[in-house]
Amino acid sequence: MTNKKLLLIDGNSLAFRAFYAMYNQLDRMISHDGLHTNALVAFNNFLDQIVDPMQPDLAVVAWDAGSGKTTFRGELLSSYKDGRSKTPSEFLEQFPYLREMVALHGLRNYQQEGLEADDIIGTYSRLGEAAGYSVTIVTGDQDLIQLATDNITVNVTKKGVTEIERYTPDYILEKFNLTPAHIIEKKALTGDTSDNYPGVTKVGEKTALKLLAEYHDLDNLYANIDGMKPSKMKENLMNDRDQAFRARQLATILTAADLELPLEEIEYRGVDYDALIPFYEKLDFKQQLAKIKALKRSGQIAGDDTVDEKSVQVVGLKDSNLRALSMLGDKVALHIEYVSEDYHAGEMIGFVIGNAAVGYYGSRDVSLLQQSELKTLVENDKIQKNVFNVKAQLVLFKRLGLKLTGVNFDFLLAAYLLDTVDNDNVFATLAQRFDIYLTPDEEVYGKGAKFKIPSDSGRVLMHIANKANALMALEEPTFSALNEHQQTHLYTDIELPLAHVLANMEFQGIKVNPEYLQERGRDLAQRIEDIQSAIYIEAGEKINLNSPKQLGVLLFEKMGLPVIKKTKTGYSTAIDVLEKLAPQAPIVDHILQYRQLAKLKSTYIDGLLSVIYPEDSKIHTRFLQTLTQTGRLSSVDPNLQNIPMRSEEGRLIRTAFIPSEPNWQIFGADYSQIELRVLAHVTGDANMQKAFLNGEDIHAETARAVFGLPNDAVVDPLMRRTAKAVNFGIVYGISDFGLANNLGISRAEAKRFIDTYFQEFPQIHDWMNQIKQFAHDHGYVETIAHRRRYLPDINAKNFNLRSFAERTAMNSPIQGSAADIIKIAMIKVNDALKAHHFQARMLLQVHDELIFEAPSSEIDELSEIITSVMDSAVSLDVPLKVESHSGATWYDAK
DNA sequence: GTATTCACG
DNA sequence: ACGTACGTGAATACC
Repeated sequence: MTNKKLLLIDGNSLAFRAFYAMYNQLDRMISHDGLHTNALVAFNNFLDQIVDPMQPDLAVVAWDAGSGKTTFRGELLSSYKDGRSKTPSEFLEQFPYLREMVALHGLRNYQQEGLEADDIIGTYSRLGEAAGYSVTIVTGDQDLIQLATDNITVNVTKKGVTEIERYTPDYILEKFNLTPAHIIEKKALTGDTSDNYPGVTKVGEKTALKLLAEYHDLDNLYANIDGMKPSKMKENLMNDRDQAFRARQLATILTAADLELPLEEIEYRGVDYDALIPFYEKLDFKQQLAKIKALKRSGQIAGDDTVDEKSVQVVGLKDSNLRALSMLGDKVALHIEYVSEDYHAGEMIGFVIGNAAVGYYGSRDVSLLQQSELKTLVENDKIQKNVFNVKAQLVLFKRLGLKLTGVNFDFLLAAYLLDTVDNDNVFATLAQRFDIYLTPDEEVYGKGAKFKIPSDSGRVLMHIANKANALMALEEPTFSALNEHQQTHLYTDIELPLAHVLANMEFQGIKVNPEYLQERGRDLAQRIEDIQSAIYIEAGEKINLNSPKQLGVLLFEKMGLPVIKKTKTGYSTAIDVLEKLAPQAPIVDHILQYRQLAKLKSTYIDGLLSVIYPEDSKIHTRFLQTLTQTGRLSSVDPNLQNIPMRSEEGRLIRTAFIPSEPNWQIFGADYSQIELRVLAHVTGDANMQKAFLNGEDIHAETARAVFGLPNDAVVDPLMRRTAKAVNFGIVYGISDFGLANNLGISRAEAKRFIDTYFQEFPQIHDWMNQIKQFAHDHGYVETIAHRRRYLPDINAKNFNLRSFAERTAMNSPIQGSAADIIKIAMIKVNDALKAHHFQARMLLQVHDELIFEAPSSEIDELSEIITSVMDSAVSLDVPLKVESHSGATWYDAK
């Protein structure tokens, strides 16, 4: 039998935690009435995630009455809680709404003159325990753990308000070696700085625990103090005796206060969703509103007419009724539903086509799409299609042997361009931006182990039809938002055509030689084993070499090597640390070798082998077009944008990537220093532009500038290397700290480099300041193609968050404009390949380079055309330079 | 699920 | 007083 549950919440301390947990969002979270809502948002999350699911029988949120001065503690000590900084007004203004929120979630608010929230909780907890309840306390204040018993658990927030540490008597014993009651004794000795009362001078946590281990409690300690051997501490204890006993009184939470409201009247009433709607509307809690609507729609809570959407009708398609589709007209929404993220291989479970005016038609059987009525519709570019994720749909149709054309509106692509920040690539969440609420896929299919396609086909089709219906409704507001952002060109002429190019590249795939990988894998396995044995001998024990934790113990504890860098959880064993330690112990170098080989084997040999399609020996990556914050692509399953290159050992992996036809070659073309050229262009810096216009070695030229060398001076390699690092730093949004770290020089030296750099390239300096100012004023920055990146933290009060946003403001236009350029180039290259009737195929993009396969006979002409298309893709104030290479494998195309 | 490490531009 | 270079993805360990 389970006990009845009593939930006691420390309102003040949790609200306080909530406010500071989202403090950096303070300026972002303001309702249309000008009310700050950060604490409200966090507190609501707490109620949602912790309280609502718990369904207690009784529940109360206790609040402090006044400042604490009117309590017995204020009487005991007039300076009680003095010295606390004034509560910010942005916090105070949220209090009334916090109480309202609590009430609407079905909990009692309770406060009482003369009592603090602690005392209310303390008293109810004992009343509840006596009445047989299982009691749960939630607070942000560790002092409350003194209340823990076998029937009373105290949950203290750890980070934010939804991460919690559970204190039971057992846990307290384990953690502090104290019983709950002794928490008070400890406090008596240490005092409490935040409540502004002293304990015993010079006694802190450690000393207090030691004293309690010996003397058990305060009474016993003072009873036996004469026997204590003389020390400064003994003196302090004697002098501060009264203070200690007063501190114990102050620290003791009342458990028998006279409460006006009897226990049985704090009944939990459950969440009042209907009343929460206007409340959330007032606070602009869009996510919460969407959630309620979704709950109502799915019948999990009672619905009413104001939120029920008109259900979409779907006509089930069969061979016999396909002719009805001719009624649809020239604009439809179209969606093939697929369930694995990997649309190259996963199952297609149905499709819907239609529009709001005529209706929606669908089937679970996607092979119907190959019937002539549907095929002509799909392949007719005069019939405009609205879709979600055109690249995925293009590939799915290709798998069915169909060529999807006429796509004009891709909601995913547009939503990504409008705002990259809150983009999870999920239709239901993105539609919410436009106040359209769809049932999330997860709700229909479940997720993880619970994933299941519903047996009710009608339900599946309805779900797809709702998406189609949303695609019709979203088109107009989405296009108008793109227009407002001046992003129509970016959408229509860059991203949408690029999606088609990428779909072809992915579908085409790149051929891999599995035997080569297997052979290298065997070689690596042997060498890894040898190094591992050598390391075990040197270490004198066997550990898991892949565990940074075990490695840390070995190197820094057993071997006593100096700790150079720490991580959040322990010692860092990262490569730069190990390189510094290598001269001190031969084992370190062996570990570095082990790491390199293990990485190659697991990620690149085994990893690539596992994603080769056996039927054609090809790898089909997916380029994510709507993920990065800057506009770059990324590549997954597998990532073909990080195949090793820098070490020869790793670079050999590229030998496995081969042409898919006999007598073909791999051909690569890359932009040289595209980001620095973009920098020279956008900043308009005359000196840097001149260097590029004159075809100079830019890093050498930078070295001459920052080291004050004459124009024709020879630059030694170290100077060039330093200048190169400075150039990188500039592109990343430089800081002296970062540069110093990278170059292993002092911060002051790094600062001198940066200062000189900015003197030599003054317009770069000006631009850095302007772009930061622009970001502060507008909350976003832009690329040359009006790609936008919002920077929510640009006005944050937190220095780190703000600094990060400022560096991002400087870097994103550079990295993003370079991404714009290569995207434009890809479209033009694709067109050029067609126009010249090349057999050559574009296969991969790696940020500043394009990889192709082509007949050997085409290479010379291809090289000429592709480099010229790429270097003229856009017209900047500096030239773009493209280099190209070809060879029998990707490795040889260097 | 989070943290660490390391591969790329 | 704070404490960082920009953008990614995959493998592994560990809770």
